[in-house]
Amino acid sequence: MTSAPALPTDLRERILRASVELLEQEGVAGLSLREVARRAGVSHQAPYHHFADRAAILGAIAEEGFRLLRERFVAARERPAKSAFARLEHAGVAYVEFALEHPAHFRVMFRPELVDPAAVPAAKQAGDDAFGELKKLVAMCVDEGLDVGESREAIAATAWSVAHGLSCLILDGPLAHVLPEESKARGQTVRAVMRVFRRQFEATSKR
Amino acid sequence: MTSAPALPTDLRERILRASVELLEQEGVAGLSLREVARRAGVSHQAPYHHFADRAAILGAIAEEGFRLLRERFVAARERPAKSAFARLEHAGVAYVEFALEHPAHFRVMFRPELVDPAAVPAAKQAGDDAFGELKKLVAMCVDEGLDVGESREAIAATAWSVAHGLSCLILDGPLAHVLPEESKARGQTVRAVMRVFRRQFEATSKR
DNA sequence: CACTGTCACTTGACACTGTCACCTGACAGC
DNA sequence: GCTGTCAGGTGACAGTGTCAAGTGACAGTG
Repeated sequence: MTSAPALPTDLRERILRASVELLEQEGVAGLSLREVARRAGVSHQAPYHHFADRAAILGAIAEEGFRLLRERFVAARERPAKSAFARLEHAGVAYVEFALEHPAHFRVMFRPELVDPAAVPAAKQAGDDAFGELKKLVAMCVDEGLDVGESREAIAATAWSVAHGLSCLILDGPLAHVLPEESKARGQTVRAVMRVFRRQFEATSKR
Repeated sequence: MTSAPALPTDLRERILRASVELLEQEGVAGLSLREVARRAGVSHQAPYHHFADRAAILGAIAEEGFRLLRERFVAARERPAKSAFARLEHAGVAYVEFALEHPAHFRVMFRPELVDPAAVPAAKQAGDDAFGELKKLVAMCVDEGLDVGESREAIAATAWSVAHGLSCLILDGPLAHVLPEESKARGQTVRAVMRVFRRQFEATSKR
């Protein structure tokens, strides 16, 4: 049900891996199907026998990304923690870490000009599943007394916004220069922001 | 000092406007310099007499965007409000509204593959100026007693993350489908998220 | 006046891209 | 032996960003 056949053709997988590799090395602008085919050692047209077009390849990468992200959310939910707030904090850190460890996936996941979610239902479904995990974590916080007088959807949107915004700002935004890739400051900032967020949540809960 | 000459060549301005228009209509993928030139009624090479290359055009758009964003921050800071927290809340709403009203500018501002900030110092400077305004607003909150045991930088990063993340999620992310362009729900969600955020800040302040 | 730069812009070419239509060869079923 | 299917290849097409060279208007200077 995950859309890929049980034994994916070798070439299909090789194309996907080459695409991710190229994406990480050259960025979205440098991703060319012909270069991908070259790296996979096949003709420029071979990928079209496994993917309808360029968007389909990127869609498959996005879907893979959403699945990986969901796994991290599940791990954060199942990991022993003192409170639901701590779990949500872990999930936030996991979200940003995912973005920083898989920048190619992450960028493709949120670029509608590359992946139109309506045209790649598998990617949309995987994204909804991931968002569903986040909502479960928020629900646990509400059950533990979180109350800011807004709907669960608004709270979930806030939580997702913090994690997503921080990921974007570090990956592609102004924080990229302040926090270089190999610096300890990067991880420290991520954890600090998520601590800020957890403490705010705790402060607004009835406990 | 804003980098543009006092009387910009007419064509330069026309190219910029045509680029923004095309960007809004077709998205980043549909932006071609040749189409821009066509819309401006000039040859495909004419834009190169006003901009070094494609990146320079996008850089100019990004710079313009950061200036517009900064103006909104300034307006939020100068607007009468009950507290610094309310001001920060207004700034957050203004940030998201800017993103939704100027999607072309916003997308270009945070796409390093389109605009390399290092290569377009004017854009980087404009971005730093805008971030500076945000930091002033956060400083006002700290002066009013906000204390979550983290640095001002971490607090500012959190605030920016919420606004930036929400903008991205509505513009290009999963919230785009939940909150269509012409729906009241969109504005309501933006305000709700920012209220959540303000209340959290107030709850963690000594007052 | 003629000469010389300079400036805004055009023309033409180049390599590269995604995609289309068609070809090749291997293999399965009958 | 024949046919259909399917992975993959070849070649062509229009569209792209960019380089190099050309054109014409205009200002300055002799």
